[in-house]
Order: sequence, then structure tokens, then C-alpha cells
Amino acid sequence: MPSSVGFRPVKTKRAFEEVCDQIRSEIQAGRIAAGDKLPSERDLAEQLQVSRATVREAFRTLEIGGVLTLQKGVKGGAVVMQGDVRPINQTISDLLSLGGLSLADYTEARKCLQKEIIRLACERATEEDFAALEANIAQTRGMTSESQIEDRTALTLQFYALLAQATKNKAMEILMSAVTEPLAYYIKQIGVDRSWDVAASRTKVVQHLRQRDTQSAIDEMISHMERLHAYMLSRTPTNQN
Amino acid sequence: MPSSVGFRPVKTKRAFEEVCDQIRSEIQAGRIAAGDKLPSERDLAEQLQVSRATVREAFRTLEIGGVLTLQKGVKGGAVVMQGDVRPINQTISDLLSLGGLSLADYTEARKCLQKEIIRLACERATEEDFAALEANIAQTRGMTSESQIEDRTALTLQFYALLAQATKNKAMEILMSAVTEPLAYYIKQIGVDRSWDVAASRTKVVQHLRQRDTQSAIDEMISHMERLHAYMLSRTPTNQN
DNA sequence: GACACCAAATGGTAGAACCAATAAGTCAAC
DNA sequence: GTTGACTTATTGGTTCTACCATTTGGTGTC
Repeated sequence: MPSSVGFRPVKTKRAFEEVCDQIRSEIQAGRIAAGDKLPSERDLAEQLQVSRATVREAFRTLEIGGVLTLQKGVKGGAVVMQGDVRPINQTISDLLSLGGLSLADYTEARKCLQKEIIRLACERATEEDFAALEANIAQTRGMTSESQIEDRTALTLQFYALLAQATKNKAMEILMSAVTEPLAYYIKQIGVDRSWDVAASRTKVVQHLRQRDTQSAIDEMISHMERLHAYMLSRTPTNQN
Repeated sequence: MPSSVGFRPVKTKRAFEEVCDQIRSEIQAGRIAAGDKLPSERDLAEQLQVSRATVREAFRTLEIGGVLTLQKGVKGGAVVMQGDVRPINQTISDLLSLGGLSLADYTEARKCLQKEIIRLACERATEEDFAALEANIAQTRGMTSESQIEDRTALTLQFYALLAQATKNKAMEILMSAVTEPLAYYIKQIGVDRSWDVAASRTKVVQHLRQRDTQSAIDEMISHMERLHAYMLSRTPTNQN
């Protein structure tokens, strides 16, 4: 028998998947938009001739995907959102912890993306962006005690988020958060490298941005990140697949 | 009252979320790894003192996230995977159709990422990569009939995926698929621009790659994409938020 | 008018039952 | 001995019912 006649493994579609598809179709067709409220679980179950548990699993799927929010109480229900970025970050984190993605590859991608972010930000950043970045750095300088690692990490993530915002491109923000948020997981695990002054480096980056000096900003940022990544890689002998 | 005393909206953690967190914790701690099988829904429900429906919703969440696969039958059950990229693509698609992401931003990010992909591929692509790319182009040339739009689209996605593979960086592959797969949705909606020869352009790109001529490869690729994006933008007067 | 209480709607959870698919074992027929 | 049909146990998929917890709005009492 020929090896590839076109046979493919059958995939039996489950009921809740059908419900998901129907809802997504309504959204893509424009018949349901962000802000609309779907029928209650009980009503939709009756309309679709399925059990409430099935509708729930569909709602759960869409909720995890950032498409719906579920709220209790009368006047509550399933409301369509504008989508959410967090599912992406969660998936990247899962890929990292499950070994589907190596830390080396991850950090390289981070550098690649950061370069483009800086480039766009250098073109488009406004005075408000600079002010926000500098405020963030100032706050970071204020946190020197060891007990504030959580807050410092939050500020670090915010710094990268602010950079991404300066690109005025939502897609870049999303990608940036996808490759930045998982950092928090590592920082919490391996601790922070306190042997150098990150605030100083970030200040330089912002200065270069102000002067619209793309190359200098990129160089400073990349060397900043390479130092961080070297530290992270040295602290995680495992997971080097 | 001061406006920002640090009050945060309470989030009542639902039971299935707690179950999810426990499983994810086990994974991050290394006590569960890819390939392992979790207890059956019934057993786990009993262990965790929750109902089976709760365990199911947790499993569903992790399955959608690409962490688990569920299989029926004896010797079936919930098996831990290495993670999956599809959730990311799904989320990007949702963001596009829900208006959380504009087509303009999306396409710009696509260009930014593609530049880096080409740059890395130019350094690292092997003869096997070139051969695969050329085989893909040859197949594309073979499909000229109108009825093969589906197959042509699949080949287009594969072309970009092969480019990403040539970077030898899994993270770049993931990001590339995230910004490429949603294209299929648009192509199916608005049809293909048949006024020019995409195969010729792609051939040039591969030729430049072979010569390790990064800049020429990028230039060719970017002009290729800008043409496609202009076509897409001209065909979608809505969703321009 | 302010406050306490009640009622309805809705998501969240529990528990039981049954269906459907899967894998393994058993056994008869050839 | 191998094939194929049958049985059986396990497990996810689905349904159904009941109840809990929260939210909103109304109602009554002070």
C-alpha cells in the first residue's frame, strides 16, 4: 500500500467545541461584537439542545482564551470582550516550563523583538512616553531593599511594557509582553542580579531615545539584555534543551 | 480619601482555577513532566475533594492551553504535552476579529518580525532548508487553478514556517506562526491577489538567502509583504480601529 | 430617606447516571 | 496458529438534577 494516500487521523468533534465554533463564527461574522452579552448558560443550553455543562465547557474555553468574561448574579452572564493578551503569555510560560521552548531560544527572540521595539519607539515616542519611562526608573531607584523584589519585578515588566507602548503599535505590545512576562517566573526563581545598576542602563536608553539615536539606544539595550540573559542562563543549568 | 491606597478588586478564586494552579505548580516544580499521565478525572476529583465537573473544567483549561491532551478509553486519560503553539495563534485571531488589534498594527508587526527572521535565517539556513523552501515554491507554482485556494494558502503558511525553521530558533518559529496563521482567515475572506507572481518573489528571497545576502533578502521580502498588506488593507475597509 | 430584608436571576459546584470510545482479554472458527 | 467476533473494564463526554454563592433590584420598616 502506498504510504501516503491521504489518510488522516479522524478527529471526533466534541459538543463543546461545536458550541465554541458557533460563538466564534458569530463574532467573526460581526453578529456578536465586544460588549455584547450572550444568553445565560441555561438559555443557551436549551437553544443549542445541549446540557448546561457542555455550554459551560464552551464558555470556559472562550473565557480562558480571553474572549468572554463570566459574571455572577442577576444582570450577570457571559460578556464578549475585546480579547486578551494574557493567554499568550500563559502559553509561552507553559512552553518554557514544559521544555517545548529553550531559555536560549527564548532570550534570543527577546533580543530580536526588542531591537524592533526600540527602532519604532525611537521614531514615535512622545514626551509622555519619556516621562512615563523616567518615572518608572525613578521608582525603581527608590526600591533598594531586598524585600521589594516583587515590586521591582513588576516595575521591570512595566518598563518593557512602556517601551512597547511607545511604538504606538498594539501588536508589538502584545508580542513584547509575550516575551517579557515569563521573565517574572525566572526572576522569582533565581533572584535578581544586584551586582550592577539596571536603572543607570535604562536611563541611558531613554536618553538615546530622546535624542532619536536609534543605534545607540539599541546597543545599550542589547548589552543590557545580554548581561541579564547571561546571568539567567548561568543560574539555570537545567532546561537547556 | 486618597485615590490610590492600593486597594485592588477582589478576585474570588474558583475551584477549577485552584486545580489548574496545582497542576501547573507540579509541572514547574518538575514533579510532572511532558509525557506523564495524570490520574483519571474520577480519581483526581476524589483526591482533591472536588466534583468531577470541576476537574473537567481544569483539564479543559489546560487542554485548550496546550498543556494536556485528553484521550478516551482504558489506558487513556490526561497526558502532559510539551506545550503547543496553536493557543497563541487562536488568541491573535480572536484579538483581530474582536477589534482588540488592528490589521495595520498586525501587519507592521509581521514585517518587523519577518526582518529578524530573514536575518537569522541568512546566518543559519542549511542546504536542507533551501531545498525545502524551493520544493514549497515549486508546489506553489503547480497550483494555478482557482479551486486550489485552500491548498495555496496552506503552502503560503508553510513557506513562512519553513523560513522560521531556518532560524533554528523555536521561539522565532512560534512568534512567526502567531503572526502568520491568522492570515489564512483573511485570505479565505478576501481572496488572493492573483495579479502578480508570488512564486517569483519567493524564489528571489531564497536565492538571496543562499548567497547570504541579508539586506537583499530582507528588501525583497519586505516589498513582497508590503504589496500583500496593501492588498489586504484595501479589501477590508472595516476593522481599521 | 436610610437601612434591613427578601426575591429572582445567574454563575459555581456537587453528585449520579449513562453514553461512547478504547484497549485488552477470551474464545470459537477456519 | 491466526483471524475475527465477542466480552469486559476503564476513561473521557454528556446529561440531568439539585443546591450554593453572589449580585441586583425591589419591598417594607423604622
